[in-house]
Amino acid sequence: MRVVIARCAARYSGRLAAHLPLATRAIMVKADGSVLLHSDGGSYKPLNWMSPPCTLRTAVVDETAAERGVVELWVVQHDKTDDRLEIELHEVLSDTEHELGSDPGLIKDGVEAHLQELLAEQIALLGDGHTLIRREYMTAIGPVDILARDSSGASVAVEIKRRGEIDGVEQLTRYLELMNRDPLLAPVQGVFAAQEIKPQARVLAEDRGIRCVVLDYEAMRGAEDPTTRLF
Amino acid sequence: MRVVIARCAARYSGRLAAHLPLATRAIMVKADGSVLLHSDGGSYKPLNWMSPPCTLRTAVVDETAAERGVVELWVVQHDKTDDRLEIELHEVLSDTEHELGSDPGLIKDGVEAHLQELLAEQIALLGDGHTLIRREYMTAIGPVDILARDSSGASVAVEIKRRGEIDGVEQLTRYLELMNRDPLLAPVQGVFAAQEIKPQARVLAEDRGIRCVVLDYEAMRGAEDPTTRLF
DNA sequence: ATCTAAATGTCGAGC
DNA sequence: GCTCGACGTTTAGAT
Repeated sequence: MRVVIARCAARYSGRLAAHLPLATRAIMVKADGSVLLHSDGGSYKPLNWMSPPCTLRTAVVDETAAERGVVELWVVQHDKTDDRLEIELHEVLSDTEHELGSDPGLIKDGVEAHLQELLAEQIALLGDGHTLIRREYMTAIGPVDILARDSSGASVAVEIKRRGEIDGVEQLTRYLELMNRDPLLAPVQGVFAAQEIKPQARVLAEDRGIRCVVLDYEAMRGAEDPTTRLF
Repeated sequence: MRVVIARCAARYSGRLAAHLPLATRAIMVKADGSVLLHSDGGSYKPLNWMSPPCTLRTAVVDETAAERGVVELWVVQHDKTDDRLEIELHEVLSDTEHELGSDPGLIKDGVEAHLQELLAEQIALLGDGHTLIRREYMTAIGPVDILARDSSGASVAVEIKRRGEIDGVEQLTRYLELMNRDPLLAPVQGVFAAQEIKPQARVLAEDRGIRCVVLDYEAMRGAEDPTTRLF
């Protein structure tokens, strides 16, 4: 990995056309050729970048550019698309290179799809007398997270989200519309289950006769069958 | 901005629990306290990070950690949530700091909402005899991108996207449902216009009687009224 | 502050 | 390879 600190300007063209005025920034050139231009604040997203696969070459600085103070011109061209990033270096303050080697990558310890597993185990959270039919019940337009039966024997389709927003309600609505055409299943009651349900999503859901259930992840994990726990 | 190259391991807990095994990485500490852990490949997204506002402090390395080879322990705690990133430094290969100053930020030259402007000018792309009523036609649930009239005088509501996906069809469906309740507008025909329309979105749209129109941005830009062009 | 839609989204799974 | 949904989404815009 090469890290360059430089006063620079940049221009990007591809899916969008954009430019960066002259300022001092950190330029990261990764082993796979990808380039990141970072400012000294904001988020983890660079101001501008080029994703791999791409190729960095240093181009000739023409006279008019040299007059503007450009000492080096980098052209980063994507190998498969016409995305292109041009960086004009006006002053290189630091230029270092390090051998990093490969990275094992991030390991996610707590996946939130775990919610589905927990709710399947604790299906009575939907109401007394509920029984699980199956998880990932397949329909023509995709799997329904949980299909259950209520105490009266009626079908219940559950969509689970960490954060319940409108698109989740739309997704469940499509499933319900389809499932309610199936005489073996209909009538199917919809349940929108999430750790947190946004007000507008709740209004939309309830307007469509979909029941909202807020899940308490910590409580569900506490109640989990201890024999299945990893530690 | 501080850039540290180090053999390190990390642990994140917050909205998710995750960890990074020991490897050599680039650690970027920005002026606002945010921290980025980058590997030597991949995309612009760090392996792990902490967004501002947050505070970095170096904690005491306890005995068992020291035995594992930890020479420094960084704890980055988010100021408003309980998100926390812990970085164990096992070997610091480089540690540099640079004054970058503030950044003017990225300037986007070609905004794709430009498509709306172009289609408003070239409304006949929807079909012969179409006329523009107005752009950003306001409804109770939000603005419809374009409201037009077809050759027979019937209302046409157009939703414009760069890439047409299912959520765009849902959005237009909500508008149409509302507008068709207005006797002054009804019946309103829906048009889903995008540079690219995903197959599933097309199926859903056409199933709902919404017409799909693929926009050729380059051709539209070429046909643009030259007097309004900037260069 | 809250909510919604867009993003040069990125990423990973399933097909 | 493409498509689709999730994301510690992030981010910008509007209410």
